[in-house]
Amino acid sequence: MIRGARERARAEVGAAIKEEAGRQLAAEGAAQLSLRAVARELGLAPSAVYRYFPNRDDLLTALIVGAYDALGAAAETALADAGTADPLRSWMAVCRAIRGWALARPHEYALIYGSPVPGYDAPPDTVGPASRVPLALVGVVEAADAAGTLASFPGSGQQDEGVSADARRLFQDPGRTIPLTAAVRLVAVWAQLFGLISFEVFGRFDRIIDARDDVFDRAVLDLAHQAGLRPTGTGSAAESAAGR
Amino acid sequence: MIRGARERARAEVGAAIKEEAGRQLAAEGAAQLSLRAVARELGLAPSAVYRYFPNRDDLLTALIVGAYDALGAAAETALADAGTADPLRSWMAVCRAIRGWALARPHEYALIYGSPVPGYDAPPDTVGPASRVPLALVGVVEAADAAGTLASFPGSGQQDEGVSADARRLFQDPGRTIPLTAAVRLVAVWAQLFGLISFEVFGRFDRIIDARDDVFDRAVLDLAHQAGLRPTGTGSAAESAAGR
DNA sequence: TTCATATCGAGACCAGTGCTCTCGAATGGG
DNA sequence: CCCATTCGAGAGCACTGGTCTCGATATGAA
Repeated sequence: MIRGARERARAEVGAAIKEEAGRQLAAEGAAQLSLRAVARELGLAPSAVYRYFPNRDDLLTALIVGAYDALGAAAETALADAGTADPLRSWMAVCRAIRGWALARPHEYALIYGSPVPGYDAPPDTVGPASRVPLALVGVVEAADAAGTLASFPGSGQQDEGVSADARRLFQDPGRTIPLTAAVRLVAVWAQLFGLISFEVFGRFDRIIDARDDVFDRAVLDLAHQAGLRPTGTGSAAESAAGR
Repeated sequence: MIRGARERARAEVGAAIKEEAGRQLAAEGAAQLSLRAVARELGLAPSAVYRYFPNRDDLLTALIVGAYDALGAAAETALADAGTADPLRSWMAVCRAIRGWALARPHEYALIYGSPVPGYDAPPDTVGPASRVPLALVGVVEAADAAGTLASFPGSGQQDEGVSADARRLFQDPGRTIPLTAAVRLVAVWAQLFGLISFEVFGRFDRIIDARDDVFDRAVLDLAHQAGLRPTGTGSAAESAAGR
């Protein structure tokens, strides 16, 4: 794979640029990310950076992909660690992992789940990494379905008509077992979950809610129900069963 | 009020600047909003704008306040139009009005509900206008409470401990009748509602969900339940009763 | 080993930004 | 009517993203 010293050097410098840009992103936010500042910090001429990233947006895209991957990895390891025995427990674990990652890296979170920069539509390279989180959630629902504990949604079959052809292909992919109806529900739940997290990360709960862990857990439990995950055990035992 | 021709002229130019800035915001987004471009469009020297807004952030704040007020007004008129007879109907009306406003003005929505610009924390003038939407939601819950149809939340009284002192003061204000427990629930519901809207406005449902109206209504109905609003009539009649 | 070629970084440069300062002119109140 | 206040213009500063050219350097082939 390694062709020669030149390619190695090139890869190293490219990585250093991305790394330094990541540092600045974490410290100051995406708006303050400046190619020139990155170059300055690395002892490079500003123009030299353009040998590695054709423009600022491309550098930003690299960071976006990195953030999606990091968040996706956090969700996936939480899912793996929780096992498949108790879907509700897995659900809580994944949601908490996502929230924890977001609170620890607010700027990276804002980069991927904040307002999209105008005129910027996600390049194809981002859709894979971006789907890792929703697919982790799908995994939980499929585990519940496999265990036969997934709730059915009577009378909402007609809603499946509203799913786009692309999504239908995605959800009815070989390997996927999630019922289409549950998938539609899950899309809405996914959005609501990130509403909770965004409000907290962006400071909308400041001076309003102190016990954010509790409020989050409570809401996420409701979301689990909305997604078709039934409480384990009886009634109020759900919360403790979910691993508090 | 009008002191003289000079003040009138000053107010007019100030309004023109804000208006032109609003145009540019709607067209291009907040990131592209340039003091110089505004000045250019108005035939002013760039420096002249600084007589009216000390810096770019202040101009942006004026736009933020305007957006909060416009969205708040939309929510309030929806609430007023729906009347207080049927809380669930009011709930749907308010949520739909918010969503409609957001979809029609994506850039203004992003300005107030997207990622906060780094190092910018909301000036005090924004908190009033910003509370209009949540207070409209509170109004719906209070109407349900007054009608005696608000669900109780058994066993979640301890969560009230997590409410900050500020919020407690706010919610237990004279004139407010919402039970503290319901208020806590509503805060989470509020966040989830804006998660739904943000995902749609920011294009996260593109190529996934086609029938967004239906998915939104379905989720908002679940949120109503989560907020303690009980379905009117029996079971599946709720949707039609909610005014589809 | 020698040499042509491809790659690299530096530096000058451009257009644009937010913002400050100064200066002349208009204006309106006493 | 006159003088102080207000206004807009314009120059200028420090910064940004991005382009271009030009030497230096390393690489692969002869």
